[in-house]
Amino acid sequence: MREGPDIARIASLVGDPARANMLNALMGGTALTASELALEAGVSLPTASSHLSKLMDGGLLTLASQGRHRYYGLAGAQVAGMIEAIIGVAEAVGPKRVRPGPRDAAMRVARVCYDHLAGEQAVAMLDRLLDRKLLLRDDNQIRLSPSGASHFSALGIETGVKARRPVCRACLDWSVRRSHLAGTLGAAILDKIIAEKWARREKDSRAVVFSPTGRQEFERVFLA
Amino acid sequence: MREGPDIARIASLVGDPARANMLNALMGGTALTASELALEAGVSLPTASSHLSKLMDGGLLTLASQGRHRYYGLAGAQVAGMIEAIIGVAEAVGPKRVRPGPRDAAMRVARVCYDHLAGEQAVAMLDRLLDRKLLLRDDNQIRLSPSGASHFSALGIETGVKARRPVCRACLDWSVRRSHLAGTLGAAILDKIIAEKWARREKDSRAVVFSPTGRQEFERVFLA
DNA sequence: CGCATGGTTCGATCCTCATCGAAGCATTCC
DNA sequence: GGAATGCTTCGATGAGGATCGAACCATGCG
Repeated sequence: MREGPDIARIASLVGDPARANMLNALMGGTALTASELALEAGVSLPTASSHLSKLMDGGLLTLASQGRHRYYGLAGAQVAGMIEAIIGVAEAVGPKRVRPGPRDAAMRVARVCYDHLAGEQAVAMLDRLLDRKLLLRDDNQIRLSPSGASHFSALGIETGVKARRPVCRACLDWSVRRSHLAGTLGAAILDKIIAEKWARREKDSRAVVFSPTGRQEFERVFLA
Repeated sequence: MREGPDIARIASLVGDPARANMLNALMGGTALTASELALEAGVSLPTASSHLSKLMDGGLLTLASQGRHRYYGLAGAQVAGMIEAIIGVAEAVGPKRVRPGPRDAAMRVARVCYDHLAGEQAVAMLDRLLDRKLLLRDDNQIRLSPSGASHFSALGIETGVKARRPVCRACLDWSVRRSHLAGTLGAAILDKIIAEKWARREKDSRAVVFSPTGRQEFERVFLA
């Protein structure tokens, strides 16, 4: 009846519970093998394989073959953003639990969004970085200021533009409803947080839990 | 396996072609009757009715009964945002047409997004309003400045806060990938554009086409 | 009241697609 | 080479759900 982009095709890919679980798992940012995703989705390996090839055909996933392992990952930040948007609606219209569970609370504070940090911590961080003029915002375009470049460089975070992917990008946070920092810089900061052991990834969840001292360090460096 | 928000449920609602067409039609912002939506989706009335009740159950639509007419509309800006996000991915991964058709071009320039203007024109307008300090941006929060309040009031646009809905909001544009203005002010501006006959809605499309003089007027008032 | 219009509910049909077991490829390790 | 691991393809089964015609409510008009 009307042509245009085939939104039903994309949405129906996400609309199957098994595939939705897989995508949800991949929102953690790390690429996973078919067997891990099968486990995650609670289906057999053949079933998972079939789903994965559909998601590949649909352009939602990328595949990296390494020897006999095949790692599936989200196709990009745009796909991740779409899934966040769907999660946001599902949260809003879903049966509102009288009281959010503990894991939910942890997720709100800090979680992984594809490859960078999201949640209250991340939103506060971006605010602070903008305040300190280490980053400059111009709408959704976020640029690194000269002082910011040297600042991050001093922290051991390289910000040279190598890839086509932007260094900084704003990403809308579904729990806070404000932006946090994505892009290669956002990814590098998350890497540092994990590498410094300021926080650890919660097993089988997107939640990121800071240790008491780790939180202090994080606040000292990024929220000062 | 994992609980959390039921994203598959929401996505599968959008994942049916008939329902996707209906939602797409409702992205125009005007509420439509069941028969109009049936026509739009290319299905019979009973089928459409069944789809509509599913969308209602899913919380994606609102219903306003007026006499024997029942008007269905999108449940809110968050739902509209999700659909825009899905459209964005579908555009990106979809079969890239060698050359975007004329309607596509018009859509990129100016279109309706739920109840406000989107597209290049809208993005340019927000930029300009921020430059002129009529609006103040603080992340996705956009506020009306005192000078902005009087400015819009002089244009006959009331900006008093009546509803719970925010006056200003940033809305991400899928074609330009930058923000444009949503909220009651965004809606009021679109209303003015139509009321002043600066532009007309393209029939059966979200495209908004400016007349030569209308464009001049629009640019004089909002892009000066 | 009776008719027309707009809409929903019911029932039956049909088809897509998710699922899994078994078999088949590919890669690596011994 | 042979065995083991990781994954995909094939084939058969089954269930959910999209679809429409017909019948059924509700509202408005004369």
